Amino acid sequence: MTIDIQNLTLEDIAEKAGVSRSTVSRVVNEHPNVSEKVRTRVLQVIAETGFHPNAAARTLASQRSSMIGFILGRTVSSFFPDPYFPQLTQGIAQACNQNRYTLSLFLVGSREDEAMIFPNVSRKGLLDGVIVQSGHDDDELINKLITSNIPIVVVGRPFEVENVTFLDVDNVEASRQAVAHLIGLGNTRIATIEGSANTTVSIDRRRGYEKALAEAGLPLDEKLIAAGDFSEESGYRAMEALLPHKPDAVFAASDAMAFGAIRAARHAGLRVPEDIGFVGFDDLPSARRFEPALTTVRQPVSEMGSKAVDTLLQIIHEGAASQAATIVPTELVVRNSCGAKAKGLAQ
Amino acid sequence: MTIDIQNLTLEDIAEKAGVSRSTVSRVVNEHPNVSEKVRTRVLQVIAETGFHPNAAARTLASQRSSMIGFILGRTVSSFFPDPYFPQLTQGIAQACNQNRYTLSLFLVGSREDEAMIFPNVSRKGLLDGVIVQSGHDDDELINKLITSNIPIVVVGRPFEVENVTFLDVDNVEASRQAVAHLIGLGNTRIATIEGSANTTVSIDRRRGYEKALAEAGLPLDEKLIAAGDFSEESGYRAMEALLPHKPDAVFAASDAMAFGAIRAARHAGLRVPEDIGFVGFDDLPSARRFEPALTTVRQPVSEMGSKAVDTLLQIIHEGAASQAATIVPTELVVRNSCGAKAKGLAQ
DNA sequence: GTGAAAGCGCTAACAG
DNA sequence: CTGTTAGCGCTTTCAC
Repeated sequence: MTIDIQNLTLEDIAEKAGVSRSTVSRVVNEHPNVSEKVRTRVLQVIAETGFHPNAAARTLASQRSSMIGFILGRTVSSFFPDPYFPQLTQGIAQACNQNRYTLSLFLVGSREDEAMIFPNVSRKGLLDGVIVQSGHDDDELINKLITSNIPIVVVGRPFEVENVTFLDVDNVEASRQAVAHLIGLGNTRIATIEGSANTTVSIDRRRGYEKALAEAGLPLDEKLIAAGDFSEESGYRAMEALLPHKPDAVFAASDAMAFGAIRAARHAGLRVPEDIGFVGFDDLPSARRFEPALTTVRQPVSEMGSKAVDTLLQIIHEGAASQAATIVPTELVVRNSCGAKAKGLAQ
Repeated sequence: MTIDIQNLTLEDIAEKAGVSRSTVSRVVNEHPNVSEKVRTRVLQVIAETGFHPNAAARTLASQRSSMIGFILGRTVSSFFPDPYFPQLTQGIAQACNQNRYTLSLFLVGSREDEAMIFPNVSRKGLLDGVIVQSGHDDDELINKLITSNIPIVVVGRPFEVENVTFLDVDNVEASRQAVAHLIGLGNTRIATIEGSANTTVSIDRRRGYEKALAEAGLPLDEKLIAAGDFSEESGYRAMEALLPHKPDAVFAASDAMAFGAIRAARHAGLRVPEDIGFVGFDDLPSARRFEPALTTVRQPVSEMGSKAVDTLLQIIHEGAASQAATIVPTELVVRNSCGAKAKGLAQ
């Protein structure tokens, strides 16, 4: 007897179990109003037949799909080699598994992609909600999504914070702490290499830098601030610009830029960390392996992902999140590049 | 006049355009049998109203969803820091965008995850097909999926090749080439560090190693073959085991293992590449930055992803792929760690 | 070329 | 606690 597993419907199960379709539906959806006797009988038939309800029909009738989307916007250039996005994705995926939600991934490459994808990620698609990674000025997409009325959570602080639930790491405090560490090591001419302009990430990290200097009573010298774009190359060039002003330490807004900057410092004949100390941001896998091992800021990326899912589900189920903004703390990982170990000052 | 964009249906559009629901459906689905006059009128109404058909209803009625799944199996440990998976995912996502398909991502963490997810990725879910990254012995999942009758493409050669359409890089040829390069540099005692046992990847890379030795008439010495698991740590330990046998070059089946092995060689007082040369596999972002820059094998990962999608769509639309197996070539990237540059033999 | 009508498989009032 | 009855919004024969 070959059962055609494909085409079993609620009705078939109902017949086999001698009950109505509604009852089977109730059992499947764990409604309370089913007698224990009937429930077990139905569950047995379901187990025997390997029945599983048709997702499309369920979605159509109930207006919810148990699917959420994760959108990496147009301005989020690359899904790699920076492991930030993979890690975030993994956190989101795991949380989806735990909550029995399915994850759809949208990597928006161009403006055309964005337009094409929009119907699928707005209220018309079959998603119950979306998580959006905020890039530079993706606020346009975010606003359109909000207008479409779909539950949404933004990862990374967007420029416009009105009516948006978002999560972000505490970039200001993370940077303040990193620079304070450099100050604690006795440095007084601390430079910084900034990330891409027009990103809230860069703005916040710059603010943390300024805050640390102010707290220590150190002057803010514009000559010690160089522009970058998070990339290794930009770190190298920024360092070249910084060198004439003789910084004794550098806080780079990304590990990649720190790598580039260290390369430039060495080309100029400086020893790291003896002559000049460095702190990065991200804790890339290679930061540990780098010579000297890079002191950097670690972000709880995977946790951010799962928190984003929890927050989104809260919005989906309860209409709103318990808090509009969630700011998660970071961790300064002290290694060798800052000079702490060399000076016997490691934590 | 505020139009409630949410609840527009085919019927509404039909009414506004003065035609029947079927006609609107035909227009939306680009059926040929619609007069030009009617078509433009309907399209105009659609544009004015911002209508977009409900995905669930469409899926239910037509039995296809324009969604495919990408499954990273239980034995595929981590989605990062190895950029292989992110890159593959990106390739798949881009191809999905191009073909107007939506991508669902399944990161299977445990056996429970696998069981839970199964209904969603088998014929019962709303996916039109799935791409599965083959891990060690995920063949169980793959076989279950095949039995469920859903179109499937496997990335990475599975152990059981019967009835499976798969894509893989040419691991044998890639390794053969890498080792042949080392031989060409004058080395005669070439060791290899293998990846995780019970993976077709490891088996194939080992075969390439043996093939290169055989072609050069070099003996196969079991003492020059060490076990690893692709990780940096395992590379370090494998190298320690290899050192007493005095290899003059090492082919590691992953860049991470090459990094570990080089670290071990240096701890033993050897200079790289002067005393001993290394070739890795993967071309991690840090391979270029490593000191010495790592000679390694680059795989067209992103292309694999898009090819996987093309192949899957072929199966979905035509019932079968034009070829059961697609093997894509790799590229040997010669840098400094192999000693080619030092010996003035760079390509 | 167009419309009418019958579902796709399920959920969710509403009775009872 | 259980069954009956409408739909959910779309596709797709089948007539005309």
